[in-house]
Amino acid sequence: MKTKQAIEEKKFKLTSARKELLAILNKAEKPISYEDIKNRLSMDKATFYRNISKFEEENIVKSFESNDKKRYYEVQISSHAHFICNTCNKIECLSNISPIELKGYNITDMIFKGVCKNCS
Amino acid sequence: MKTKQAIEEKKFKLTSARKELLAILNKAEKPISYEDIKNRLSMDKATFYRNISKFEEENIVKSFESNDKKRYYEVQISSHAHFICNTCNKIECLSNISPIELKGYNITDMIFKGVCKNCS
DNA sequence: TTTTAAATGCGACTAAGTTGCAATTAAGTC
DNA sequence: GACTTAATTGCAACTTAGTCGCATTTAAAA
Ligand SMILES: [Mn+2]
Ligand SMILES: [Mn+2]
Ligand SMILES: [Zn+2]
Ligand SMILES: [Zn+2]
Repeated sequence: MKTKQAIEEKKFKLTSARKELLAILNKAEKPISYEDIKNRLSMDKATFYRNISKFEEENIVKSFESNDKKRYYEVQISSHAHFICNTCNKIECLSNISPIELKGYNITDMIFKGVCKNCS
Repeated sequence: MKTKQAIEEKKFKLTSARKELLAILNKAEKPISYEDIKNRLSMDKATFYRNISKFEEENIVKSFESNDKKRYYEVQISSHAHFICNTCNKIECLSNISPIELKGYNITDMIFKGVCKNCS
């Protein structure tokens, strides 16, 4: 677990805000935005953003921007692609897609957009 | 050309602001943001966004959000994938990538992220 | 228990994009 | 070419996700 490793290497202090945030991130089954969880958070908005950035620096979390101008975060366990619905903005994790090979590029993320089952 | 068609179908008036914007879009070789071209534009910010949205409704233009919280626009000629560098935020058009097939999904756009040649 | 750098909450701020409204203009009709 | 009118425009005010400075608090090492 990356988290434990980062703490052991003294990359950051394990505060109650960070425990709370890590718990939420670990339970989540898809990427989440601040908006998605703000009601469940006891920490301030600034604290959320500072911590999630910290987690990202330590490679505990990955993120991307969606269609709705919001940033979505998820724990970095297995690398996988994402699908974003252009109609309802729903985000799905795609586990079974093998990474594209493209000479001269080091591709780390793939995002597919289109229309989801519900919306078509 | 979609533009001509849209005008002939009287979907919109061909104002000088729209001529200017279409000229810039047609010359561009990669997706552009408002920021990228604002110095070259004689129209107001609001006019830019209203017109580019109109073009998108009429399927003359396509857009996506990048890493930098900005929306990027390009004329919709041939459908192709894009690469976004996570380090320098540069956007490249990828012409030679065949669209992914995924059952249950209607995928219209593909975005790859990673590190570009310059940055790696 | 004491120390101290790291982390927090709060309020003010930034920046991309949106909106209401009064003034302007494209384009159809004569 | 002048007349008419709905579409378009510029401007200023607004919205909203995210950032920042600073005084206060806290994790964790000594
Ligand atoms: Mn995922
Ligand atoms: Mn392109
Ligand atoms: Zn959908
Ligand atoms: Zn780069």
